[in-house]
Amino acid sequence: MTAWRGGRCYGAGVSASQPVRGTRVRGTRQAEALASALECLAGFRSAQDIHAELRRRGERIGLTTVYRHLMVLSEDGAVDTIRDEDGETLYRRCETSEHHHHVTCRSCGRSVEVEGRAVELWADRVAAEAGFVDVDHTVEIFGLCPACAAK
Amino acid sequence: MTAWRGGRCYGAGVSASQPVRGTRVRGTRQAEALASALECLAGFRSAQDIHAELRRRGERIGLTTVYRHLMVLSEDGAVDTIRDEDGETLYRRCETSEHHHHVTCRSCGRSVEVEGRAVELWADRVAAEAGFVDVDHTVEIFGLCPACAAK
DNA sequence: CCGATAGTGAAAACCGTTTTCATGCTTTCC
DNA sequence: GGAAAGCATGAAAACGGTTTTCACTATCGG
Ligand SMILES: [Mn+2]
Ligand SMILES: [Mn+2]
Ligand SMILES: [Zn+2]
Ligand SMILES: [Zn+2]
Repeated sequence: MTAWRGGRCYGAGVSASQPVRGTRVRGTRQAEALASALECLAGFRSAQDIHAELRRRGERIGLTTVYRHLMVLSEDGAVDTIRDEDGETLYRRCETSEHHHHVTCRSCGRSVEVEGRAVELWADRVAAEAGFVDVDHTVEIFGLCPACAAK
Repeated sequence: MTAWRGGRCYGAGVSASQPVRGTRVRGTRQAEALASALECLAGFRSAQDIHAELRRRGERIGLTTVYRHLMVLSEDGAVDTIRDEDGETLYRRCETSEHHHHVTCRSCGRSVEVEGRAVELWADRVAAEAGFVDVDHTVEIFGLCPACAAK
């Protein structure tokens, strides 16, 4: 698969997936470098981790730009985000467009995407019983992956 | 029910639920005021909200103290904590000692405690299938409560 | 090339939370 | 009662991840 390219405008008021009429999208060195890094990294990583990784590779890119692209990619569903126990946001390339959750390693960040009709049904039922509407849920599973558990 | 009293030492190395031999627990005006506020507040609130509420009631208490007590209370299982979408920690008096989750109103913070054998089993199964050990999970459901939905 | 303008990034602001530390309060011991 | 011991308090400062600012740069249609 070719590296991700293109993107969207950063300007205010732009929220549709299509660029606003009269605007253009520019491919930049930085966007491509980030996409390529996300392609390689196995698990969930913080923005600062990813930035450090890019620098390690010799890329010239600012932390602000990493944050900006990650924000857009996650809005577009191209990367998943979770919050670790310290409240730090972690990012990882998303592998499916279906609704899903993760089993993530606390130690190395490695993550497996899982789908589960059972939880979805449970969440909807429980919320309905409480009389709540416009319902939404977060489900994250953390543990030690086989590799980290072996240590 | 009488207001919560007692507590635990703040010193390092104290983690048991029983006070360390030779130390005593002090009931302070501030601890009591916080307990009483938690008793009244219906839903999940931020530490700053709770502090503001206490000040509104005329209590003289510092924000640091509110944070300190909430931290201890949550470690002891007397209050539940969740993270809102901005990553801010919200607190609420816990009503049960059983493992449980919440259906929480995005708008007013009102929350219902729910237990669900189904999710617990699902989480354990999914993690085991991925070969993860020492597993743990977070499950939170958000929506609009009946009152807020009516508006 | 040029001009319009989206993208970049160093530095500063933001903001919830934690740490510091001097000053209270209780409790304990005499 | 008095004094010493040490937990509790809270204003102020530090912390750290993230966002904002804004002057500058790079891209690309024409
Ligand atoms: Mn789900
Ligand atoms: Mn559970
Ligand atoms: Zn691992
Ligand atoms: Zn509500």
